Amino acid sequence: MLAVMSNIASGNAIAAVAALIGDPTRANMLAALMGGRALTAGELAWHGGISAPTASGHLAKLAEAGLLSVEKQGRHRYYRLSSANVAQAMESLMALAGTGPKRHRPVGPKDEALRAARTCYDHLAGRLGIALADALRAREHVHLADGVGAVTPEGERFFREFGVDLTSGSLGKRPLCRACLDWSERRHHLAGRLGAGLLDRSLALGWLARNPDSRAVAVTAEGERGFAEIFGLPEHWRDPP
Amino acid sequence: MLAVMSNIASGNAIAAVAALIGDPTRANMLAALMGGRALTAGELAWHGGISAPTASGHLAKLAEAGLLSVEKQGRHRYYRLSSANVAQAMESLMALAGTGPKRHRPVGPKDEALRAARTCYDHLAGRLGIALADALRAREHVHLADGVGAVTPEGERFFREFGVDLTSGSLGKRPLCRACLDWSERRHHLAGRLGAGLLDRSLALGWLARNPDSRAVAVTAEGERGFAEIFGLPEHWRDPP
DNA sequence: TCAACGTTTCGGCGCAGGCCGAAGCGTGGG
DNA sequence: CCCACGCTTCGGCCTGCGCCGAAACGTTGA
Repeated sequence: MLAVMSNIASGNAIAAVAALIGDPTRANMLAALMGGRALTAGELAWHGGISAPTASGHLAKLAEAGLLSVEKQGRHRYYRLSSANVAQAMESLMALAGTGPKRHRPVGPKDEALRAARTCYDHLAGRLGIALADALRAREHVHLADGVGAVTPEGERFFREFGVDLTSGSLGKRPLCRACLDWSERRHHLAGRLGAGLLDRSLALGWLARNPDSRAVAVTAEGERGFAEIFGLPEHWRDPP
Repeated sequence: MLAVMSNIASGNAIAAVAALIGDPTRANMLAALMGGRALTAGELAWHGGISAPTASGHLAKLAEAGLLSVEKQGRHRYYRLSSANVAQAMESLMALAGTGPKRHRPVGPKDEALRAARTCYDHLAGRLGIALADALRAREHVHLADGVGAVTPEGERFFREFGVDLTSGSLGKRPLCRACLDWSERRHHLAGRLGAGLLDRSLALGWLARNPDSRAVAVTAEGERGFAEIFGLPEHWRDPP
């Protein structure tokens, strides 16, 4: 009886947060925030396809539950995912959403762009993310076995040279190199501080360009060259597996 | 516009599965199945605190969405989580559920047992799971850095001697050693094939005993001795951190 | 063959919650 | 100083869905 009560309590807590994500409008807002950037309430209302008052209610619930954090800036209010844990939960739900009995996938061009390269909260995902992880593994800069990994000493030097300092900031507060299950490719890519640093540096170098309308990122000409020369990325990384 | 449609589509897919988990009754059923064992529809109705007809409807929905798989056996129907992905999604939602602003936790004795040692789908969690991961790391049988890990060659030999064969079965189909975020301790324990093998072998040796009413597992006298001798588990592993 | 049991289907009740329009703040620009 | 703008609060509508009782179906055991 007591065991049941304990189960019921934990189940209710799970249900509360799952129900928040379980509304299509809120899910679309959260999906829009998976790009890692903060968006205003108005932008999120647009992404959800609803009026401003309704969006405000949804955002208040998400913020109160701790899924979103708010930042006032003038007469705008910027909302962002409050932690990488939220993004991870969204990703794991995405993985489940793909495994259903429905198999038909009318892949559009936009969808294809997302599969090629996109941001996953604050790091890279898609075929580019996986190809980078493979290349770093081949050069033994990260040690990946069965989908998990750690940074080698040589890797640490390599990343520092590339411009990613893994020791700065909140050391130990966040996993350095985490494996994140890729929604479209069903393999793991690099997350954690390392994944975030690689994305930031690639953007700063002009190797990647964000798409203002979606999570997709484009690889620039310098990026193609740089990823091939510095990381040893194969030329056919865009090809579907 | 197309980008939005793509976002809306993905958001709706996420919302569909999240809404399934987002009902308290269904969440409690899923939590009951987190023990890894298959339960009958009647047992699940009892766990959810509802009548048999209502439970049947919930279970049909969960099965159709691919979250549960069914097995007919006489006049019983056994339901189980259809994959470890479902368990992982539940765990990540649990982690989110704990981070809310609500901080009060009236920890009961049953809850305490769950925090000490429990199953997480098919592997060990709680303080025991974390202590085992720590001990294996100290002996360099697994390599854990920043919450992720891999099995070392010495570890492979050690686990084979212990009775866990990591090469058999569906090799490569499932990650060998995955890091799973612990709901109660906020640290990582061992999952994947290695975690599942350790739990199975410990149960077979009589070191652990399942609790028929909850996910909690008890450590037997032989288990205390064995974990200390073979794994080098410290005696005070039960102490809260 | 019949009765008991576990499970599912059906029909109807009731409420939680998503949605909007109108109105009420607070901020920034003219 | 006032208006325009972004956002929130309030009130009311309405759909969706979780719930149960009654009844049907299939299996097991006598």
